[in-house]
Amino acid sequence: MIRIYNTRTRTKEDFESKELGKIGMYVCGPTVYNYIHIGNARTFIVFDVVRRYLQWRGFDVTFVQNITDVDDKIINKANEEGRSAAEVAQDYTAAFIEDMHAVGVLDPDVRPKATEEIPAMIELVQTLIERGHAYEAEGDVYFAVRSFADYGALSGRNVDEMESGHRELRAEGQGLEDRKRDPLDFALWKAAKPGEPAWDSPWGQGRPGWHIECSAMSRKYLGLPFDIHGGGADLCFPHHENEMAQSCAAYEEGFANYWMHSGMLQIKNEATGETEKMSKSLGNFLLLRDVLNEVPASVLRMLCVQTHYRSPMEFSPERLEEARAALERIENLVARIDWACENAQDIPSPFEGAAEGGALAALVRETRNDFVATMDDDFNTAGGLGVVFGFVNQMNTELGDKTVSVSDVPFLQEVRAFVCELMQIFGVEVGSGAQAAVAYPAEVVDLARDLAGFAGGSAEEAVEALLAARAEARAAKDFAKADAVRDGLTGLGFTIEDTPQGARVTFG
RNA sequence: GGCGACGUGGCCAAGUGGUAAGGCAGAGGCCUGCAAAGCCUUUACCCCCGGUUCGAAUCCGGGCGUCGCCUCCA
Repeated sequence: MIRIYNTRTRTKEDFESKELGKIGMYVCGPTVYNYIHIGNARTFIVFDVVRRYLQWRGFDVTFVQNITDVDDKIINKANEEGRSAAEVAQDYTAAFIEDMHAVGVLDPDVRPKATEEIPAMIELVQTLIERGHAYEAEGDVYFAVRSFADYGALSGRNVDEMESGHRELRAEGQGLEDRKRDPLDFALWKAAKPGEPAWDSPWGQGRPGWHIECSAMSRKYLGLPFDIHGGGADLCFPHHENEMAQSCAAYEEGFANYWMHSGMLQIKNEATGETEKMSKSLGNFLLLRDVLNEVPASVLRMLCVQTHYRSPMEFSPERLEEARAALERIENLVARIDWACENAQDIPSPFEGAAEGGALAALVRETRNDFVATMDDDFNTAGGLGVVFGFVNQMNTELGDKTVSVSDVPFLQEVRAFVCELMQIFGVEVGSGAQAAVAYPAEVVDLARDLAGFAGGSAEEAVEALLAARAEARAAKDFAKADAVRDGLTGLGFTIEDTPQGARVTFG
């Protein structure tokens, strides 16, 4: 049984999908006025993992994520850059999709754009007006917050307390909206100013408000109610509260059954030395694409998965280094298995039958069960990773410096696939074999000529020759020469490890 | 000011009633010509003070601290 912490009830609940075996999931996408930062990326990675896990558990998941491609911020950006809002939105939409691919986030099943879903939004606004939950004012349409009794249920606040908060804002001269009947009311539809993107509507030319988009698109593509609605914790209020109010006020079916919110990413403020939320408005953000220039996607994902999704997560070079080192440990096991299989001998199995349906096979089974039990508990990725590490340790111990039998190879391949399978749920690619495709640098041929009397040939042959020369030198206790070969190879980007079965060289 | 969350070893981080997973870093050891990888050993008064309980990191109250939301924000 999967359990999910539901923001609406503030408890972990047993998860039951509306339709057996199927899950409808909606995660708020970006407003495309800039490249996304790593805080955005964390949220998208978190929900990517949720989705992958649910799929792995056998659910047929329909994943919908919108693109908000009409908004004040886009219009402002367009004015700054002296081009049209549509162009700005288009460019950053493409960049967003590029970034998502770069960090290994699976494409949603549907990626609706706000500007292409205007009719559904107009229909929803009209329904709200008809039902007395919204009103028009000079071309704007507002949602009447006090007409909806449950307003505040999601984010846990009540309208009267909020009203007093607004009074303070009003005293500061902020947030004043003359056309609103109540300061808490929010825009469903905004009358267009000259030069702004606009669509025809019963209330004249205008554009949709932010919140209405998600209400309209989620209903259109998932139906009501749907199972899971996700987003960053900072969207809980007002965005998600407003979505819920709109959809529940307009339709009887209800909205999202489970609300999930991911924790904010923290970053250290260099000036004050304190950690604070990273956000576009604070101007302390790091662009995902810049970070990805320095750090592999798998490391960034590893970092995300090491922290529970609801907790704040500190982002720093130290954290990244830890994630890198931890990932390396897993990769080393996979590489070690590959090496052991390649060098398998026609000998009796050193595992004494433990592999075939025995102790080792049981270990795999237990690990799988533990992993599922841990992850089922509100997507406890950090705990799940702990289970994986436990397995890695035991396999390392089992492997020891044994030479494996050819009869063990099928089982070891299974183990390898198992580790990759679990890491794949985190979206972390392990043992992809990509290094085999990497071209060796041509300099290695020169090196082989100098140190191994290599007559010429391919880079691969040069490496072979160097390893042979090194083995020979070591046998003759000519360690100076052996070290020269190793240092030469290391200098070119190779890594050499000596194993009981011989030297293993990797590159890149 | 209002609402909410969190506070676990040097760092990070699981764990919601039965005496503390795991990762990183450190120390010692094994292995190794050296190194790498791996293995073993090793560091916790679970923020403080009370309370409930046979028993609490886990529940309740108070305090201190950190963070988030209340305004665009993933």
